Amino acid sequence: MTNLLLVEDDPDLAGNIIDYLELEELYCDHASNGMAALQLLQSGCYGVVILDINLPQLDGLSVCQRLREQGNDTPVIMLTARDQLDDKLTGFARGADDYLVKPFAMAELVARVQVLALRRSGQIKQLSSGPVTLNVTQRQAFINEKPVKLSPTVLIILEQLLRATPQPVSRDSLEQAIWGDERPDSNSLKVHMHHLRKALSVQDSVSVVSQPGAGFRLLLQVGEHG
Amino acid sequence: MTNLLLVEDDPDLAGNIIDYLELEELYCDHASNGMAALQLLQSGCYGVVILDINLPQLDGLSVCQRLREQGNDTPVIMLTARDQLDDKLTGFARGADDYLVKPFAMAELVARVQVLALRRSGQIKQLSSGPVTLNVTQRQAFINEKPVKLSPTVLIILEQLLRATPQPVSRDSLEQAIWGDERPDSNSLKVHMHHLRKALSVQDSVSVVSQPGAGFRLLLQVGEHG
DNA sequence: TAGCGCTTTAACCCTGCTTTAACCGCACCT
DNA sequence: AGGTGCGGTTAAAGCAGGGTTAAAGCGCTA
Repeated sequence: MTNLLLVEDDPDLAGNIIDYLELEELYCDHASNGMAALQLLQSGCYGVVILDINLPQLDGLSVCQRLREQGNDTPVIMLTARDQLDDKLTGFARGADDYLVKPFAMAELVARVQVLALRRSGQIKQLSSGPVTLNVTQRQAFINEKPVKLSPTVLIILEQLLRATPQPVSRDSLEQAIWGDERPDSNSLKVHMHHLRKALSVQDSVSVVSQPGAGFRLLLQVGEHG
Repeated sequence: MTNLLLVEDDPDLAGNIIDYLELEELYCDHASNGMAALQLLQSGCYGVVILDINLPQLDGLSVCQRLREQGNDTPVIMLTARDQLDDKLTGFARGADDYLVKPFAMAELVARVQVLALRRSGQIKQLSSGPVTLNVTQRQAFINEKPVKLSPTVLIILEQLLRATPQPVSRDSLEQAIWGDERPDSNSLKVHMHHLRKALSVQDSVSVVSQPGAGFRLLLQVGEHG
């Protein structure tokens, strides 16, 4: 799956990075200027962006800033030869998640990319929020340490909600997670959501709320802790 | 709020870091050995862990690894004097989210801590002006820290106004933001604007004023009276 | 092949958002 | 003074979307 975007105008370095990423079975799209990068990022479907700062047309700092202004929080790792503290702070201030100074070891870039990519959809096999926990590999949910039987689809929904919490998950990404691109045309999602709510209703400190315009999110009632 | 944990056995460095974090209004708990750190982390209520590698009893790499094995995905930033590539890769392999080589600039540590802390708690995309704040991702507005229910359309208007403040926003760009190019032919915008004004009227230091020819803008009153 | 559980479909309700339309009042112009 | 345009207000109609429920389809296993 190609959910990386590399933005780098130096063809040699770009080629290098692409080759190295491929060895790690990471595949990426490539943009060689800032405007093109922003264009590609509009789709919002990249997991991580590797962003050079020196770019023609629109520099990396501006690309990152505009991205954030648009409400896009795709993780960004900035690449640059500038190693002064101020440069780094500027990068972070514009919304970067990581900052790597050239020349860098390819292995380190890959490690950092993987950290950013995995944290969202990750390697952790136990997710929890309040009294609800989910063992991702066993596909088994627990409420108050007691196992609860949930259907596969409902488990997918719960997993998405737990990963995002306390952020909401859009209807669209839920449907994407369940059916990919072959979505049913009925209100199936509503029904599954209803099943999840019913399962969660056996206790009262966690619930699913719908946020008009944003989707659904887990709500942890006060008086509890994760 | 103290949701940082600093794990560092050198008392001088620890004191330094704690002092510097306090200047940035970040407050942290402190552990001086690995076992104590793991103990504290059991509670699972830390937002970020700053973890030295060289520690008595249980080194930082092991602390991080055990944390992950327990299914705890609290962001970890590792500190160490070891700057070889292999050391870094080991750190990431054990589950670190970031890796900072000593000596480092305090400002960079703070920047990286903030990135890790904010990304998780979803505070990144907040706009605010006076007593009004808007969590963009959760589509949730607050007045004086109290949540206020606003309709999706009104939220869009508020977002535009907050982004532009103190500049005005033209009618046209508001309509663009709400409906794109398929705009209703009635005075719908006026009505939504009215709803927003009514919502803002519960307090009196922020209001929406119309700027002839320019559109609307948020107005922040200064002072209580006179 | 019968039964079971999961998923999908369809029909329905209801809340509250969005739109519509009509009205008010003010400023400006003729 | 009266007309016109613009912004603001209000109430009501229409509708979309979320939530619920029951039943039909489907695949699996016993």
